[in-house]
Amino acid sequence: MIYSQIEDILNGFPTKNFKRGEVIYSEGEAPESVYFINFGLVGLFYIAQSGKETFLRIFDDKSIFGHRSYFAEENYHGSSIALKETQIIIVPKKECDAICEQHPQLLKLLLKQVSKDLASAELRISQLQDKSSEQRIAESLWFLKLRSPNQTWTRKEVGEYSGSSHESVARFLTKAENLGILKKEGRDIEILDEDRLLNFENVKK
Amino acid sequence: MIYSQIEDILNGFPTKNFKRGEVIYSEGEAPESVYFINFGLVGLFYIAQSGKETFLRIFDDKSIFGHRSYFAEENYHGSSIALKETQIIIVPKKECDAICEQHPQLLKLLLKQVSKDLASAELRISQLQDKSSEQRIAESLWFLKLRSPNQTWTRKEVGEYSGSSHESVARFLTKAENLGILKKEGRDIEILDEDRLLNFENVKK
DNA sequence: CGATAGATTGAGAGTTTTCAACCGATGTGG
DNA sequence: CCACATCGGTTGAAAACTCTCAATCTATCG
Repeated sequence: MIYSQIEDILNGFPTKNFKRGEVIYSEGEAPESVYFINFGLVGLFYIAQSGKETFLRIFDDKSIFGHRSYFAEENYHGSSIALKETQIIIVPKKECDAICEQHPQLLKLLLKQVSKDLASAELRISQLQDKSSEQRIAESLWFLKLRSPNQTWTRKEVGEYSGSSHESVARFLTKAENLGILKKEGRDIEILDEDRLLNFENVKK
Repeated sequence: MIYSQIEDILNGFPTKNFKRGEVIYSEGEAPESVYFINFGLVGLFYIAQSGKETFLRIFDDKSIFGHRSYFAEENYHGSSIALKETQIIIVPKKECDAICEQHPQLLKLLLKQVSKDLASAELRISQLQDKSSEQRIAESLWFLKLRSPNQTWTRKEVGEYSGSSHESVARFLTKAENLGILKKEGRDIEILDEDRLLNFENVKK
């Protein structure tokens, strides 16, 4: 089974639109549905007790989200928020059960997706201890730009993805621009030298 | 489907024993099998470029492991190492495919497991930024002791699980013992006051 | 009993955050 | 259309946290 088939299955389901900043579901809620993105961009965030936010995952066009909580049978562990104009198909639990029943291959596809996400998350745990803040910021910039090249990511979002403060991101951008690695364009950035960006630690000097 | 049924399915498969410290599989290898623990304890570790190790996951009696890479169709992203005398059933890929085919409920069980692990990993990402090293050590001690009460966890292992140095763990243990929160018993520890351990930040003074 | 791995403790170093002030752009309501 | 509020960005300086390094000690095992 491939992802485009999911679109066919869900064809005709009602859609809902969200503007940037609108919350699709909130941490702690019980999952009542699974979501499919027709177009747009959604971020999954966790807000810790101290108020510190972590940017956990990105979902873009033709992605499923909300399925982790659904299959784990847990409440949402984070909140999903539209990062730009986004159209979503909301698939209620009951329909979702039925679709999974009819398409056993779908379970395998989702298991593959979640398994990959687990590896990514665990590698991030390691990098938080292993890599410098600047290296993590460099890699996060590259990753976020790759995932959504036309998105103007804020310093705050990059910080929450990389595990650093938005001030550290600003400082890094200034430094990297002076080195000719990237170019600030208003609030957006353009990466000029991907190799030097990703090998920033060796370039620093 | 419940976990004990898996044992029945695998009944009769050949077993293999590992001593503490023995490697079951190594990072980077292609998954050729999935593993089931008859008895024992296994840790999944990732060693970063710098040599820093991260303790990612624990598997104990009657657990499946190695399945993440198998379903993600990726090479192992970490190495699994026996933490004490452990007996494992090695289920080759082919058999595993067949079993999944015959027991579609197994896929759902594994999807549930991996989904829960993903939430745990993502919460750990958040805590690395949100909580102090001492709080993380306290929670890791509690978690590891809960998962395997009779295991004598080394400071190094606790450090690699909590994301701190083994020296920080040793300092924490001394401090917590002086406060009567736990008791060092040779290399092992006994938790005396779980509540104060888990609310260490408020107790500190 | 000696060798080795694990544990402890102190001191110093370095990284990154926090706090604060300020700037600039954007957007809204009067 | 302007004034003002707000959000995002930048930069500096100080503070805090945790690690690293090093020396020493202790337990465990062959």
